[in-house]
Amino acid sequence: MIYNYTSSLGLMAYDWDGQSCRRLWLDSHPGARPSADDPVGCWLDAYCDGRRLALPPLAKPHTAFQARLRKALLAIPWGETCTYGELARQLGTAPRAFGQALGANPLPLLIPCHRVVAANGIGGFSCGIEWKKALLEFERSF
DNA sequence: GGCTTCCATGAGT
DNA sequence: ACTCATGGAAGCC
Repeated sequence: MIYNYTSSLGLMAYDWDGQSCRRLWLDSHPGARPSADDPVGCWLDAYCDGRRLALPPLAKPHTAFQARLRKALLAIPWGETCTYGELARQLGTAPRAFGQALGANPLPLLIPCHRVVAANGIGGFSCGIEWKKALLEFERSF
């Protein structure tokens, strides 16, 4: 089931099936129902408050690589950033492949793909570069 | 030094 | 087969 979530940071939507969060979008989802009192909504409440809360259950990654990718991203602390190259080396992969895998992340924000920047510059963001800038600035303000 | 190609590289589609 | 949310090196002012 897909829910819309309105936050101080902007409109979001997520797919919560009652067991785990399968996807999260950084924009509103047409026709979705308003956010319920589920673990994802609670986590988003906390995040927008600057509070770190344990993650809600997330859908399993499809591949082993995505599992390692997720683990590496979750290791980046609030407000900190890493570069594509650093993490790619850490996972034994190529920077470009790493970047593309990030773009395919179905759970932005929950899995903090916005904390990865290019060696020179900010890099890209599939949900819109404005989101990435806003999120980084938001996290740094705490 | 700063700017512009150029290409190795690997995961996803 | 082709597409990338890169990085680093090489060439040129």
